[in-house]
Amino acid sequence: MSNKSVVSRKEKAEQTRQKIYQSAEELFYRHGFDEVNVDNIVRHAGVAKGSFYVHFESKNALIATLIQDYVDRVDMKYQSYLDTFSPEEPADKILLSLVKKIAEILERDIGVASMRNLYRVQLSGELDTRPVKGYSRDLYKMLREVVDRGLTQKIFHSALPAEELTRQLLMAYRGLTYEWCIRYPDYNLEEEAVRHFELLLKGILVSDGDKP
Amino acid sequence: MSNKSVVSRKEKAEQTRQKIYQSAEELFYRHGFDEVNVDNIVRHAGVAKGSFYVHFESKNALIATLIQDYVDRVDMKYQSYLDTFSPEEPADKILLSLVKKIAEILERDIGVASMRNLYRVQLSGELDTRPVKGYSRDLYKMLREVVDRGLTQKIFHSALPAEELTRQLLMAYRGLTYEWCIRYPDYNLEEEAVRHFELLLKGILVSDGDKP
DNA sequence: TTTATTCATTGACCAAAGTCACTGAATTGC
DNA sequence: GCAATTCAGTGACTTTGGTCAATGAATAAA
Repeated sequence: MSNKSVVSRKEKAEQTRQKIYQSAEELFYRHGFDEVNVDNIVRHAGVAKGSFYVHFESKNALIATLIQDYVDRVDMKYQSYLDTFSPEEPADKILLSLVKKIAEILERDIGVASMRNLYRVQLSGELDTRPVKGYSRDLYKMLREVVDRGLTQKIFHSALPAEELTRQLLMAYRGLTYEWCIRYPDYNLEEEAVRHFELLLKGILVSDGDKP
Repeated sequence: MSNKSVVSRKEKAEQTRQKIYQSAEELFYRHGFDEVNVDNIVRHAGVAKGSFYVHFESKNALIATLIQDYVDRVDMKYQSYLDTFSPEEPADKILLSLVKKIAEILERDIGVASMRNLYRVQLSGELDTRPVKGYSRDLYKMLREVVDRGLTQKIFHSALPAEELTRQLLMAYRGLTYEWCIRYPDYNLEEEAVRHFELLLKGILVSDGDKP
């Protein structure tokens, strides 16, 4: 049977998870990822250390979850940004604007420290959920829409299917972001990203007339 | 004064460093990075744990040094590879061959595990030396030569200076390698790298006649 | 209702990275 | 040649991420 007591066992467990999650969020925010250890978190949450590992695979996994959640929340903003462009706007212009916008958000709202951690954890392969996609589904969708517009407008050519092309762009962006992470103070993400995407748009080869 | 004894203090220190380095190399090779701990290494080297930290910043720093040294040694091979092409060979062809060759070396000789570790350490910023360059100077030189050939042959266009263009290519490759690291079994580096560079060569925009 | 089972919770415990005050031999200054 | 100083080397100790057998309350089975 269920509901003998006011809160079921599952609900109680979820509450515990939340306590840990929120304690971690607060402590990390106040003191940084490296300055806060698991003992600090569980003490603040008022639970035993073992409980931490019931709900999270590891400290790094929790950090990654925290950042990923934040990134996802931030991603929401992209959509509304894209909506500000009319469908007639040339897709290459939109793409560059979007690239710039993403760089802004990464630099201002998310920060290198977080991205570094996220990438570090991704590399150590500790994530259980969506370790594969990186960034987020939303960003993919957004880029995909721009690609589709470009193909419709016939200003992008499609040696590759739209889906594949989008993947390549996303990957290029991840590469840029990685570069930013490891070179940080000497690397202006916004500038580099725009420059790289301009290159990607134009290509390197002298075109020998693939005009219709 | 110097040379009172047969070996100076500095030489002795270097010998200790080497003992640790080589012990680590051997143990890591036999059992893998995760299975070998610092105590194993110092015991095998016949020195105290403290000595380890006199010569290396951390276990991860040692691992990164080890891998980086290996990568540098492997890089040597690139040059001879490039020398097999005649100067008349179109640079785009050479570039794609090189891209393929690098992927082969990364997949076969170096391996994901090593690259993952290298990138992880780069992200944590523990390296003291050449943390910035990534890959190696040699690879840069190689790509630069191909770029120069392409510009001389007038089949690459130069919205960017050669140096900058080379940097962009190197960065793109690092991005691809990172992607390979995090997606590993589901990602064929060679195939993806070639495809991405083809895209980079041709560009995405429909060209509207930038022929002379 | 009674019994069996599941499962979140606990905290002592473990493993392994990293620290540091101390030692003594090599080097430098006199 | 002798004292002062530097510095590689030491290993006990600390920190911290992570484990696991035991507990007991909620849930399911009887």
